Amino acid sequence: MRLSRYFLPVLKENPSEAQIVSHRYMLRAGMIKQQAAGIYSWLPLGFKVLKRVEEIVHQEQIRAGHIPLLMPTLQPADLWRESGRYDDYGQEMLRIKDRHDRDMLFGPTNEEMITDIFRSHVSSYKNLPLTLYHIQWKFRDEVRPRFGVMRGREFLMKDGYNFDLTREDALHAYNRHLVSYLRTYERMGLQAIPMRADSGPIGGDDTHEFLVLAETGESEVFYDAAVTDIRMGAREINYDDKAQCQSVMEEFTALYARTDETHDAALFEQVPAERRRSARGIEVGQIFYFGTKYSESMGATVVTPDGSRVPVEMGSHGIGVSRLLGAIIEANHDDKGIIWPEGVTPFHVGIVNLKQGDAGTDAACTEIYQALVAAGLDALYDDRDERAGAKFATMDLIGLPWRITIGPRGLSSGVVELTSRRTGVSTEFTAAEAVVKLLEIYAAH
RNA sequence: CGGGCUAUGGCGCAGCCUGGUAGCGCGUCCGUCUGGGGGACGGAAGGCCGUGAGUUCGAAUCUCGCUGGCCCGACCA
Repeated sequence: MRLSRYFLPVLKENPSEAQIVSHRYMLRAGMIKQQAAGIYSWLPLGFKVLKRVEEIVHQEQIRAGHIPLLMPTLQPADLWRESGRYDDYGQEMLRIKDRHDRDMLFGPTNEEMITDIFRSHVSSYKNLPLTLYHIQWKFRDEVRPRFGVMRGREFLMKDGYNFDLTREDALHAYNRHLVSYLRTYERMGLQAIPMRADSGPIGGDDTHEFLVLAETGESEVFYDAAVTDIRMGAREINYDDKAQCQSVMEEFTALYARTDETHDAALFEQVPAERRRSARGIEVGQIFYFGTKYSESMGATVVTPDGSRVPVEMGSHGIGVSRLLGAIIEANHDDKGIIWPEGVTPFHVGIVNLKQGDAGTDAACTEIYQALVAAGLDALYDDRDERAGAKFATMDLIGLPWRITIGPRGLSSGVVELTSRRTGVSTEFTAAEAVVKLLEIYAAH
């Protein structure tokens, strides 16, 4: 993409409405525009990152054996009356009437609807286990939306639901989700720590929240510092292997890590004093095992091998997709702007033409731009008639992890510069070498 | 939902207290010079001062209502 033909409305100054760094940078980098309290348009750059994050979530869910579908944003109230939550959910649920005066709602979550789909089409244990998920916009009418996409009213969320015959199988589904979520966050350059949590309005027996440590986090968290040393890394996972999933789950949840809702001061005291930490965290996902809470109230049953009929075992699992963009920025920025991890960056590399209008540099830039595109890399070529400083400032702000800088000085000796946004380190390469180098970097992502 | 603050050109702000017909920086557009970290000079466009009512000869400015937005708290993926 040539920047002169793109739509990137960057702001030089901080909008007064934005208080935290991710919100400020998303507005300044032209990623989002607020349309109402807690409701945003996703401008091209923001939309690109949102799609990359969404794609990683899809890939890791499918890898874990979970099946995508898509349910509507608007739901009939009757389903929620069946589960009893129409009255329980409170004013956070946006209630709407259609032209026939029927009660509708903009879904804050989908347990009822997925249970309805399940009971309509599944009646035998032979169809189990089954895990269905979708990535869809949700609406929760928060009293006080704030912090940009971190706490909007409308938000994009991946929510998944597992259906199993036995408690043991359902707990395996729980573990599968825990493992797949850890992989998902790591691919986005985030460390999200599973913490024992409170089940809230979903209800259930077992639940973990995934928290990214950040000063601007809304939750207070307490943990053993040793949990921050554990990584999924490149280990191979067989999602059908119950013992392996169980052991990964245990590895990541054995040490003390809790939010203030479930914090137990006495237990925390048992963590060696030098490893005790309290901090703030951003919640980017939560998994629940809740057994037969919905299947009983809504009549989702299956026939067992011995011919009896039992309510199905369930769990639900969510990742805050749009919120993740805020969390990624909170965890990856400096005073000049965003620093995208390679896995989610809107463009793989930015090209800065230092002397726009100079025949030699223009030609060199066009050539390397075309070479990058031909190599399958997504490049943003800043071909505006701006001075070098303005171009650097824009590139730093929008946070592309790699920048190729091309000017007459380097070209006179046949080189361009490749610069890391994160380290600031520049290395000189020939144009062809720079393309190869970038292909190597992105081969891992 | 309680408490506080705020609304002036695309963005950030001044003007309001002490009413007299709106200004600054950035951005945008045109031109010239410039060309390795938001450059210089010259020119230009862009605002019924959130909205409704009231006070007044006259309201961005004073009064009241309404609606946005922000902060603290309670709530929350």
